Amino acid sequence: MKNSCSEEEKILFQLNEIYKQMSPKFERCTGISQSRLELLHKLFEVDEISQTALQKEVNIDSAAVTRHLKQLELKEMVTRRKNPDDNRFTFVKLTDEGREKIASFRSEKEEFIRKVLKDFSEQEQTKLSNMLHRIQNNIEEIQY
Amino acid sequence: MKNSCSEEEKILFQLNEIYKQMSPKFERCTGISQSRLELLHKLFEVDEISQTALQKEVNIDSAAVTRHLKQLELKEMVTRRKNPDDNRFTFVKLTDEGREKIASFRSEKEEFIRKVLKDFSEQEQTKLSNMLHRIQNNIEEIQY
DNA sequence: AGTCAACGATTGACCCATCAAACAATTGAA
DNA sequence: TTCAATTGTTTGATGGGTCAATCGTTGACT
Repeated sequence: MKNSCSEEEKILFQLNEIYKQMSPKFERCTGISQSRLELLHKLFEVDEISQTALQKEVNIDSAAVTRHLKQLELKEMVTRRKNPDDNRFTFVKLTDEGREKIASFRSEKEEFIRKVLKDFSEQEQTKLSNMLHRIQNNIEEIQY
Repeated sequence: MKNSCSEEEKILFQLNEIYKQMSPKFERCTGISQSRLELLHKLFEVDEISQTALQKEVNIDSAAVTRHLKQLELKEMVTRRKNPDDNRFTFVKLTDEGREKIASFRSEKEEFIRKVLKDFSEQEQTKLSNMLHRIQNNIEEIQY
């Protein structure tokens, strides 16, 4: 075993810090929260989709999805309607204005991403991505 | 410019997912939240410390620090007293029971960390840590 | 001495996430 | 057919975080 895992500990700490520092800056730079933008991105790709399908894509709690969508509906970014074939489902769809607004969020986001990964070569990015992927797999294997 | 930054985007996405997946598992495995354990760790190292000093170490909002410490005080993990030389400051200190409990949290945490970084050689860990550090620096430079 | 600015801590309002419970609609089996 | 289980959505309670406003204390300046 290694020396009481100080290097390992540091990495976990860093991952945490990165999230904590990046997340609020992302919101300030792009003008929208990450979760909400993810929701909109999915909607952008698919025309119309049911809430649960959306929830599975974005991987946040269905209660949270409901609340986000209600707010987005108020802002007229999104419309919702029941599936006429099965009234349990509700379909969600971007409005035209919503679709337009996303484009601007998108460019803000891309600029933000570029800043975060400044000075990373493509090779480095691939290496990093692979390592992160391995970490994700390790986490999945952990039994709670 | 790269191809609409899909690889870069993926990395940001991964960092996010890792946090979202790791954080709740950490809590379930160790029995305590990351922030709270960080607070306790600092207290473990320093005997007695003022709240603002603690807040700066842990890098969460002072309002959150106050609320955590109040709860930890209720659970008798921690004691608080005013600095007699300057009543604005409050000093925080682990109780003896608190100190004991942390030991067990610690070993749970170390086991968790080991699982997350399973199959990472020391060399890989160093590489990863360096890259994460560069990302942190990049984030710091971003103007909100 | 009196006043004002600065500072640490606290509180309230808000956002976002979770879980668990409730609800409505559908399905399927006795 | 009826009733129980399942499914998608919603709501309420709770926990964690932020910011802004407030309070009490201190220190410095006149």
